[in-house]
Amino acid sequence: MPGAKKVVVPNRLLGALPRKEYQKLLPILEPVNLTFGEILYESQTQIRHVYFPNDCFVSMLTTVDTGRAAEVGLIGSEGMIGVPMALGVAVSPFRAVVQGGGTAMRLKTGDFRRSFSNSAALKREVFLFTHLLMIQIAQTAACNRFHVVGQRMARWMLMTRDRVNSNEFRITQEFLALMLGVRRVGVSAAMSDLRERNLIIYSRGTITILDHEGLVALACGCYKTVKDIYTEAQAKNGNTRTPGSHPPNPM
Amino acid sequence: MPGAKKVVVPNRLLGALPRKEYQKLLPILEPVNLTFGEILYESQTQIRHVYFPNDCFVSMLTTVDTGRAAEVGLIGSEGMIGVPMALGVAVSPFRAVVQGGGTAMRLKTGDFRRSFSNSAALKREVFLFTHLLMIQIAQTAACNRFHVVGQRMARWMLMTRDRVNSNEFRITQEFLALMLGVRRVGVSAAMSDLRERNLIIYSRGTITILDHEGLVALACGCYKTVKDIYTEAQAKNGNTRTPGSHPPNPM
DNA sequence: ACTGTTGTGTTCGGTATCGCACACAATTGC
DNA sequence: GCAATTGTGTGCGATACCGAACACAACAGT
Repeated sequence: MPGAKKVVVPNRLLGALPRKEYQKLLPILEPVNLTFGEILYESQTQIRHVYFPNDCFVSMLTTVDTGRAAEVGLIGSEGMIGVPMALGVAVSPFRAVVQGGGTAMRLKTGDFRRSFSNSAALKREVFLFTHLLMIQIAQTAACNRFHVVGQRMARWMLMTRDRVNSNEFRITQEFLALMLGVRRVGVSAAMSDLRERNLIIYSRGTITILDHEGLVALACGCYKTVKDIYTEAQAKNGNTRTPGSHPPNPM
Repeated sequence: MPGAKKVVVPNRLLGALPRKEYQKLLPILEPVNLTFGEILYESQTQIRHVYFPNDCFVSMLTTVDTGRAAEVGLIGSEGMIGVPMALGVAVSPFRAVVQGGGTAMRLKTGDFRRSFSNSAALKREVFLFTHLLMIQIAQTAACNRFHVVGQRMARWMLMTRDRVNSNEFRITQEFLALMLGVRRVGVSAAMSDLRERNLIIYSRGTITILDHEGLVALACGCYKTVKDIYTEAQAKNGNTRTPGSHPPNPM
């Protein structure tokens, strides 16, 4: 294939597709830059694009009557934003907010619908991810019930670390409090606790994880539970069909 | 159609199928009796049957590290137990416990797989329900975060009422506490509060809702939010294709 | 009638989180 | 260099829920 462009496919859901299937998507995939704070979907509104994050990640939020919201899911390069489209629904039940800026590929809903119904491989990948997302949401429900702020915050940091693939990322205490559905003071206290234990350092919106193991030990088991399920599912799946088609998988 | 048996189809998911599609399922659908406390799936185990409840309902539970569990979803005749099968996964991530005894129809996983891939209508119904279940789970996550025991308990009673289609049902405080992930004393206090307000009466495992409106007013908005989404989705869906094929829809 | 089991009510001290408010430090914009 | 904005730390009283324990009432089995 002379002159074929070398294409990087950091999104691991797309990366798990057979080469041919991916080639068919390429012409209609639109690379976009997503910036922190950008709202991809407002709750109860029409989905216009589905997004496949490369190096960004997105929070899914559910709102309650009082107007307060809490994060129910965190999606990075392992998945897709717009899962309802796979289930035949074009309205997002969640708000989708860009948590970490970066690049993504997106498809118009119409294009996605067509490609989806024509590609068994894409269906398989998207359905598998839908299943995993459902598990993550359910675990969050139980986690919210049983675990204290410190544990949940540690879990959040670890999940984020996995998705940005780096021990350093940006998030303010204020914003993190919104995600966890607690007061900022709660986050503030929990964070300085982690700092005192030498697990992290932070300053004005930048967090650096110093001791990954230690953080895992302090976080609730929900982190490991979900991560293990993701890892196992993706090992069974991607690896056999597309050896070496994407970078080593940290999740 | 002389001699055609009059078939009652209380499960509304099956009831929303075109007559022809339903007829094809009939020979392989096995009617079963589910009794209170019966465990349909243990978490992380193989799914052997998918269940379509008629007049029973089932709790989906997620466990955390400490061994404690909380309900993340409640499924009655509007849905199906075994949603992961629709996503290509034959392992249940949740424990499924029969909450209210009654009858259901079930399919062996193999039969379901075949019927599912051959019936666009069945796919449509099951995917729509999957979407709704995901919303319910996410709302539960937020609800667990923001609302107090009393509100969540009222929500649970209302959801149960909708599924048993009756103002009276059986549940002990002990069991309800397990579902909500709180101590029994919490449930006890919240219940006697409801009794004092003349919203319910109860005695040794039997609860009767006296004032539905009043209970809705006291429950958190999560109840109405989810119910409205279910109602709307099913109105758009079932009604147009199968007028009068099932009893008036209370949800 | 008696006994064991099950379902419900109540109390106690301890803790996590709430809301609200104020102080201060680091950064940005002019 | 100064002012405004943003991010973080701290204190306070109130409340919801925790774990544990005990008391009692309704029911079931013998």
